[in-house]
Amino acid sequence: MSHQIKILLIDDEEDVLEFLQYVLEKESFIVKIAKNGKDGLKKAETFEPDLILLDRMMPEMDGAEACKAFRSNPKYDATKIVFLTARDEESMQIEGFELGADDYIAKPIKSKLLVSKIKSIMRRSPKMANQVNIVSYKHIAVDKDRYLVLNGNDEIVLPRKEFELLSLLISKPDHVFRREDILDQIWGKEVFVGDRTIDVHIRKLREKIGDNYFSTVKGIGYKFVAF
Amino acid sequence: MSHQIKILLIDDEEDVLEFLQYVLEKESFIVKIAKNGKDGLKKAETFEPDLILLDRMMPEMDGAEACKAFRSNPKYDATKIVFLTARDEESMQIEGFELGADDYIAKPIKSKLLVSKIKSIMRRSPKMANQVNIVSYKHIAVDKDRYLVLNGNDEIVLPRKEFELLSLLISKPDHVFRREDILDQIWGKEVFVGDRTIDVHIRKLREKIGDNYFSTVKGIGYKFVAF
DNA sequence: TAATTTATTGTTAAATTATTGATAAATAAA
DNA sequence: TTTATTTATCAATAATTTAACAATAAATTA
Repeated sequence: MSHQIKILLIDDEEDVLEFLQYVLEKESFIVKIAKNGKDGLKKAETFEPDLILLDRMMPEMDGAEACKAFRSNPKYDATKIVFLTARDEESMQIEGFELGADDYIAKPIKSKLLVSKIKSIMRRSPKMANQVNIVSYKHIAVDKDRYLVLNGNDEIVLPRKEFELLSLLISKPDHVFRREDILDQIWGKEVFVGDRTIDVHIRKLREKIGDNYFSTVKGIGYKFVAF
Repeated sequence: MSHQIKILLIDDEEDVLEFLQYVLEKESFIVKIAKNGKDGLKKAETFEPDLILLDRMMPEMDGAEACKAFRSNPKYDATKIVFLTARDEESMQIEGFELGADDYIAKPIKSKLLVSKIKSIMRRSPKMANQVNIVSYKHIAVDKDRYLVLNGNDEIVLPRKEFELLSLLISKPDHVFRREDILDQIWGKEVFVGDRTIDVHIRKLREKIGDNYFSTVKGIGYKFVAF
């Protein structure tokens, strides 16, 4: 690998490509662009990128398909794949991490953040590539390796109980977890805590992640809302 | 040693070359210089150096590429390769050791240190190329063969437990290792030690390596921070 | 249906508990 | 012995729980 990082940029929008290329080249990354998944796959063949920035929504061959294609080729085992996603892409059924992506960057993209995020991603050890332990729904991702929650482009650190509670709820979006089940799973069957304990933790999550991700089902429990 | 040690110096900066050549020749090494990787490869052909001092950042063919080229040629199996690296080279993704380097020297280079380091490297047994047993991240390298930790140009000797703990944590930068996993991996599943044991070792590492490389994730464990 | 009661959850701050940091002393190993 | 490792203690800090009361929704009653 040359010391300069090679980035393959795959997006169908001319102006996005142009903007990103400009930003990245100014940081002295080596950049190559492609206008769709198919094109990207072909160009990667000879370019051998260290990092692939991949738009989710594209004609011809979209981001998910392209990602799957890359990930099924051992040649790209050491290549990081980062999705560019719009916050509200409805159709994002299968999440990026499950397709083998290493991270994502939410649009609209701020150049400074993009650069710092790319650097941080490239710093991550190449050994554990594709061995991610992430539960995610839409732009909320719970990274159990790094004990971090990603909300869009923000990294949030949560105390243990809150982290576990979020992990549990997000593992089945829209599923209502009964209070007793939550207690069993997170506190354990032998531990007895007061009535308001769960509520307080939910409150903190609402505070830190966002109010409307967590909905109360009165008399039953809570769920993580699948928008 | 029976013959004089031959050193090939590869760096693109005129003044660095000049300075290093002066310093090394005064120590009666035989020195040849090259201004980039390609040039170095050609000159090595006839010069047959015992040691190659290789700058990471160069135009034409950079240090990493040059190192790979040397290492893929059995002719240089017995040749030591030492990187010259700036401390803050962001993009140093694959560490030198993984490319088959034997050591590195951090810039700015002090002549006295350079000389003593070269001598010490040349004293080392001519081990098989690419048989390194080093875990490294940035300028921290854990050399399991020599039981040494390199922090920039400092060689730090650690007692066994501290050494193993550091090895473990640095093997996956940013991954949070849970206390129980650390105990399992370093102390073994059957060994039971008190609650404060890990902490004390972490404290020593913070003392010896640096405070901010190790971060605590309360309730979970510790991680080596990927800057 | 509207008013009232009741059950459940939300909110907050304070109290409690758990976890870690720091240090020194004790034990084990070299 | 010296050095490494573990334990013990206590301080510092952060996480968690509780307690008190407000707000709200559901159920009941008028």
